Amino acid sequence: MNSFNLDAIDRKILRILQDRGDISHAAIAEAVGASPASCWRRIKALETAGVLVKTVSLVDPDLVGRGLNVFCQVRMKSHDPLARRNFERFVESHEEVLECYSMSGDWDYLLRVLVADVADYERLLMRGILTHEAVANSSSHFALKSVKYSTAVPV
Amino acid sequence: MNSFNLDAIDRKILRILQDRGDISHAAIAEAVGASPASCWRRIKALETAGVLVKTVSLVDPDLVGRGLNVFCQVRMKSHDPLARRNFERFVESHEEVLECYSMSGDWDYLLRVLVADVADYERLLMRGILTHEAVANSSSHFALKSVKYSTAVPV
DNA sequence: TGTGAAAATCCTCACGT
DNA sequence: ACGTGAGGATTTTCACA
Repeated sequence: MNSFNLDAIDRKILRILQDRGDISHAAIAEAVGASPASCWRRIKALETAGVLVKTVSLVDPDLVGRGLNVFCQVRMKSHDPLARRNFERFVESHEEVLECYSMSGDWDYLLRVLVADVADYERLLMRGILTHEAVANSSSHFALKSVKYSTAVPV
Repeated sequence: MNSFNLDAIDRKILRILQDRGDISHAAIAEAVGASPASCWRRIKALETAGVLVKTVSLVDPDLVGRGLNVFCQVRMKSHDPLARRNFERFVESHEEVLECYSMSGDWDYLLRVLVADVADYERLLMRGILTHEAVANSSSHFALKSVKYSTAVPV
């Protein structure tokens, strides 16, 4: 059990912060019914514990011409740890790959890739993923629409 | 073409803001080589245009006991728009479902669900997704590890 | 943990270029 | 459209109760 011990107020704070990262401690204090100083101390503790990782601004992909979500299932040639690390570094270095999970089941990895259009994706697939030495094959699935996208972990 | 027209400085600003949403305009100004006022005007324009959606704090799922990512492919009974909307409302109202995409191919929807453990997921699946009137069947895939998770849209 | 206050920072805008 | 400058509000931060 290496999870931070949250009480009710911590949870409230996290819920608020996950919805709006830019908000004054005073406003949080009022919302959770505590003093600003108390909130400040709690937030600082949550930060140093690593519960609060960072605060980021969210950009609308469509409005910057990155409207296409593609999910790519990848199967590796071997399960050799070196090859895996190699592939994971590849993933890490490509900003189009927003998410990557090591999976159970038929496929080794699942990637969420965000690109401008199909041609854009084709480029990444042919010149990146499929040509990677550790990759055996892959299967791509295109999102027609993003129904929901949330960054808020339930607490 | 309904995408915002970004110049080089806008892109720099977005890159910075997507990495750190809490940062002063002055610091941004210095980083991009412009005046704070100019940055402020640009950011405001990006906000009103909807490019900058919101700023949020990110929480480490593991540290709050929500360490299990599950991907759930869902097939609908019919493609009746009403049933779809109904299901999408269901998705929207469940905070464990962080992402949901309408998909091309064999499955109608792909969901990313964040839960505490398998038992937790079983509950959602049996008492939520599978029992939903619009859902025909589903297939679940478990993430063994989160290799990469980024919220930054490439700009 | 809460109150209070001090100091620093930051946002915001008017003006001139 | 950009930069300078400055007012004023807001916020962080901490000492003390």
